Amino acid sequence: MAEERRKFKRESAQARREALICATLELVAEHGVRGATVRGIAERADVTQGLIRHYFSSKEDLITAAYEYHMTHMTDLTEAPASQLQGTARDRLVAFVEASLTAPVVDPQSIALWASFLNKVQNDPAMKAIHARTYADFRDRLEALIAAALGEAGQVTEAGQLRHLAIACNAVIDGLWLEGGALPDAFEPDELPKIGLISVGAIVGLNLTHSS
Amino acid sequence: MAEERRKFKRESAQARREALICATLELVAEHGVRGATVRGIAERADVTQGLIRHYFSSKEDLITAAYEYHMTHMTDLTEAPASQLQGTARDRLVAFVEASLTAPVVDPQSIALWASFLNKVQNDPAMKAIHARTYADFRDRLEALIAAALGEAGQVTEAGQLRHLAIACNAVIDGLWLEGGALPDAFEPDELPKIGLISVGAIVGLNLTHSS
DNA sequence: GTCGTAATTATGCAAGTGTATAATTTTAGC
DNA sequence: GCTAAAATTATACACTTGCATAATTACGAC
Repeated sequence: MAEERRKFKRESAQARREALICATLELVAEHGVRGATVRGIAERADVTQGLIRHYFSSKEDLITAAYEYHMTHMTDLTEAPASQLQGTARDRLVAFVEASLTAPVVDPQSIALWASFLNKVQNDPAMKAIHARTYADFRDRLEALIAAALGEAGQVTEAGQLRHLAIACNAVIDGLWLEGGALPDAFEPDELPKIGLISVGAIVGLNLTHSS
Repeated sequence: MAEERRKFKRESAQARREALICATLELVAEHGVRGATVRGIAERADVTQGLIRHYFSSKEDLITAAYEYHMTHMTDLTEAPASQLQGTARDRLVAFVEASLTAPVVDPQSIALWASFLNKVQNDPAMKAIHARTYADFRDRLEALIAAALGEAGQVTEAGQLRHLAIACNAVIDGLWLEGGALPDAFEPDELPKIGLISVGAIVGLNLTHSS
């Protein structure tokens, strides 16, 4: 008879933390770090604001945790396809470029997050460290793949030249990633990876478009 | 005898507007749009906060004005070098790429501004219009330069192919611009334009590095 | 069942926010 | 010099912000 409706449900610490982090990322992407208010995050996660303080010592702490969570997620997304592949180095390079220029890596929210976090990344040393590590990791993997693919084709490339190639290829990928996420309707679904492969191929001097 | 120190000085409307806009851009670059508070802007411009309302109907109005000011400024910086040049189309393409990848276009504050404004650009229609116009303008100029340079070399390129080349070159330039501004210490002074010219050249199929 | 503890909510507070309006001060025109 | 209008400052207000603390609620251990 009595309406015994529960007022809330207890969740595991891990689930709650993740829910709060995801709500945070959504709001940061939409309104920037300062626009992601504690109350807004709580509402998005279907929770009252006080709970945030129970899982994170401050908003700063929550933001940092969310940033780390997101960066780790992105790294995983670009790492998996190329490393799981058993084919030639060229195939792995192709897979790496394609993964970097397709959903879910290419995604409006990711670009928005990147932009929203930039300020904080440049000021906060803790965030700067996370960023530098992730960025260097990405470029090193790209450079290694380029070196392997070139070696496979019988070409030897000196270190300085290799660095330039990696910087240039990284730049094309970044630029295409950016444009694809910032202007989602400006490109056909497979246009981005196609342009990416042609461009990276042109820069390093390999044809990456035909099937091997 | 009497200390007749003036409490403030009247400035021309144009000078005050520009001072307020510059202060706004500085703070937006440092702390994001929401972090650029009315009081902070006023202080940076050596003025009390009430004055802002005298020149701009709201903070929103000031932000929009600042964005338009900045975008116009950036367009001017990339437009001037290539259009003033009397040489071949290839020379103008080279000048365009170089100008886009050198200071003052490559500049930490510009990247920070780009990132800070992204949210607002994607939500606010007025800002979106300003952005779309500027972006299309940049890419059209690049595409025209590529077409002219290729034509000069005796190559005819179909429209679709030309579009892809422009997108790809735009992406390298954007990517390099971004990395140069986000990690100012990671590159030698002339490393960025050098890589840019090699990459754009490789993509379109022209050697842009030797002097013509 | 009941009970204690931890999760969750509820409430409150001081500081910062944009904006509105009134009070001053400068400066140009006569 | 005087004066009036415009530029600038000064003050106030309602609202949002992050954070702290107290009051509830759920749920496993016994």
